[in-house]
Amino acid sequence: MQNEYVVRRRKQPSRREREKARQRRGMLDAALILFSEKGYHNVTMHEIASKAEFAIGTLYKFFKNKEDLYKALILEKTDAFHAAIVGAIEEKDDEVDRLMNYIRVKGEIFRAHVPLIRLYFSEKYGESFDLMAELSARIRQVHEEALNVLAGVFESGMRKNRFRRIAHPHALAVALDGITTAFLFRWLDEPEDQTFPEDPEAILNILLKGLVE
Amino acid sequence: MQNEYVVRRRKQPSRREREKARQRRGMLDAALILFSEKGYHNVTMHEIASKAEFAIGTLYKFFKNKEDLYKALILEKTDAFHAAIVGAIEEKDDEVDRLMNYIRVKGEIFRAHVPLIRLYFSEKYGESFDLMAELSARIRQVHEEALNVLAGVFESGMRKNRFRRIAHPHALAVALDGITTAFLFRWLDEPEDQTFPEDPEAILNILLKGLVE
Amino acid sequence: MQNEYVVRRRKQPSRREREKARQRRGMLDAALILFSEKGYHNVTMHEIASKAEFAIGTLYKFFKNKEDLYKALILEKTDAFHAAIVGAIEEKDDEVDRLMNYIRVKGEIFRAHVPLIRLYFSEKYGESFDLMAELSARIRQVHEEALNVLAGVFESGMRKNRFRRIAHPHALAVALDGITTAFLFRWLDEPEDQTFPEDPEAILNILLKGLVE
Amino acid sequence: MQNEYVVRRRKQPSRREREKARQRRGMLDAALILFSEKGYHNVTMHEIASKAEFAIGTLYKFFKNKEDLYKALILEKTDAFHAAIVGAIEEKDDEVDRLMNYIRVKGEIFRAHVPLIRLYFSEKYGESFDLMAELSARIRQVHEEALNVLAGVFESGMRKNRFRRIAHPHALAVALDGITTAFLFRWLDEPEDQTFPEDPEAILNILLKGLVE
DNA sequence: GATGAATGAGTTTTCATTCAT
DNA sequence: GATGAATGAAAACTCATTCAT
Repeated sequence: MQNEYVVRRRKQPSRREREKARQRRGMLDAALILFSEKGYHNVTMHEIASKAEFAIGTLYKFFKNKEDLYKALILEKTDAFHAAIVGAIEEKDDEVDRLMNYIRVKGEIFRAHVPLIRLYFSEKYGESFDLMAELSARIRQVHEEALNVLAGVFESGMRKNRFRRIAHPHALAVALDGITTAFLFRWLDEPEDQTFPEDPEAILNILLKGLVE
Repeated sequence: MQNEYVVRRRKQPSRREREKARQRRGMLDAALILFSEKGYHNVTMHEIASKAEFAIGTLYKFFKNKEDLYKALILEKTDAFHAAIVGAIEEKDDEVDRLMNYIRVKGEIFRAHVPLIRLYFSEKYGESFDLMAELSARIRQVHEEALNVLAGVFESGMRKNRFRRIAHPHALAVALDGITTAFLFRWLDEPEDQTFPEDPEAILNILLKGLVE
Repeated sequence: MQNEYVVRRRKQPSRREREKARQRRGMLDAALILFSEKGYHNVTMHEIASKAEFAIGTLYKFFKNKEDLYKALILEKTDAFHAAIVGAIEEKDDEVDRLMNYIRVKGEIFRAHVPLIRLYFSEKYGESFDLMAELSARIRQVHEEALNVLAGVFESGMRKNRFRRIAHPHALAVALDGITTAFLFRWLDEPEDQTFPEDPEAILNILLKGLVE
Repeated sequence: MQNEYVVRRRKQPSRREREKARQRRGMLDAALILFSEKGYHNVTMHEIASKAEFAIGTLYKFFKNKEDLYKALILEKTDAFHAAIVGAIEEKDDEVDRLMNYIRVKGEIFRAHVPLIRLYFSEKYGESFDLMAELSARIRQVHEEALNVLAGVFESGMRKNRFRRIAHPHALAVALDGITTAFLFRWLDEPEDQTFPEDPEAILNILLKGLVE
């Protein structure tokens, strides 16, 4: 019963509900643009309401306060990105293809969402003040999950003796994550830098082929 | 004569000067603790003054405004860390030793200055609104310099045929930087995690020995 | 149609608008009392808000800052007084009646608005730092216009040979302005002084009848 | 005894005293320049001390606070101007000469001390807040004395039947004061205006010759 | 006696949030 | 249910004044 209800809701949200969702979207979109342009503390709730073309009171009907709005914004994207990345890995069968797909999709997301990525990382590494603790925790958790999936790829490769056991699979996941993030931030700072290897294979090779003769 | 005097002054700053420096230190230390606990925008100048046990007016004698204080805090350490890391690399002769020393010292700095590191990274990745543009620029510049020194090590190793030319030296520098940073943040989040290889050799090996059989 | 509508709006501002105007009035009135009691720099925005029985934020909704409030206060009255004085002159036909009406109305305004008059003159003569430059300019301009109208009366009297050409009409306007202002300030300092001629005729006579036998 | 002592002090102030007086002069001069450039409230005690090349503490040795310094500045000049004006009147014997000399000297003072004059008038007409009450009182008193001296001239002229008794002598004094002040402020606003009668005779004539045929 | 470092009360202004219409 | 006027707590910063050296 309960189940059926839920299913029906999924399939056919009432017009009221669709309208609500559309409004919420508009507010989050406005907020994202403003936050990423000016930073959380330099955006006022009035600005967001105004950009989204709603009254301030309406904004507060949807989000109980500024922090709540911010959290909703970050979490929504965090989850979407996580799903995309995990999806990218699982899409392929071959371990090397999986890693390459991970690198490729991570890069795409990065380039397509620069402002949000900045927000995300300043949150991830940055100020862990109480207010946002919950947010940081969720971000870490999602990140951890992605690392686990990645570690699974390395482990599977090792089991099949495709990869040498030069380190714990999880450590390798951390390493690959670090390498790709470093390259992507590098690109973010200097998009035209020629030494930056844009193709996934080149990046992956750094990890796959050892340096020492 | 004049010269001698100046030199002596360098060596032995007057008591007034030493006292001033001590006070400044106290203010910066108080600010660092508060900023890293609560984030730049959630700390008031009154709090800082109060924690440093000075009157608010005295704080403003030393730093012309909040931003100025923040910049002083970050830049001072940025430069010190940079010097330490470059020094660590140049201390050794052998290329592998140089890389290992880099990892080791970077780790030491990281662990010894956790609050500042958080602040540093939230600045590096975070909101780049105008106010902090100058600061971000300096941070990027110093980081770039460190990468160049690191790239030099890879290049020298390649010239001597100790390292294979699997990637551009600068790309390798970015990769090593990314790997170490990833491991260090990992440790920062979960200091007790056993899968994290704490010793420089283990980390370096990930880069040196290729994975694929 | 459109036109009619606009006209009707002029005549009948909406209740919202009337309420707004009433509030603004209350704030300006409170500010006037405080400014003239204690001087611009010795009144805080909190005091004004409090006296007007509004929250400080509401005060800032109406005036973007303290200076803006002050300017609004002075300019509003400056224009009203100017209109009243010019009107008083033009109300009569006979030149002597015009001058007498000028003196009479100027006196009435003065006595009815003592606090504002103090404020006005301290602005007119007082510190002309940049902030208030715009304000002073407008005050001078309005004053100049009134003098020109007054000069016109003298000129017309001269053309009809009612007045002797003992001085340039504009100089006479300045003189009459100076005499009335002097008498009014005198009255302002010592309202009960018997030697001060309160009636316009007596004042005007000083100018009209030469002293020397 | 007491008297002798005072006389001796007058004639031969000790070197210490002369030095003190010189210092005080320097402080008042610096303050005058700053106050008249920027207005009382826009000048800090540090600025004054700095311009006068003394330490802030030394400034406070001479004037117990900012207000005290301001008062000393205004009063000193007020008294000097008053003495000059009364002297100018009494210098001559003939009544008309006396009035003309009054106008001439008042004009000279005005033109030579424009910044201070602005300060003086904003004080005279302006904000009568408690702080400066004492100052305003003294200014009024001195002004009143000057008016009395002027009234004396008119009275004496009337007694000799040189002047017609068209108004109370004191009222005439107020009128002449008002006329000259009006002309001088006019000159202050527009120094090059041609209609402004700069010579004392022209101004006095306005009062002496009646307008009406 | 001179100095100027230290003080902290006091000011303007902003902006998240509420709630009557 | 939407609106946006009203609120007032809180923050950065200034500057007159003091007092230990």
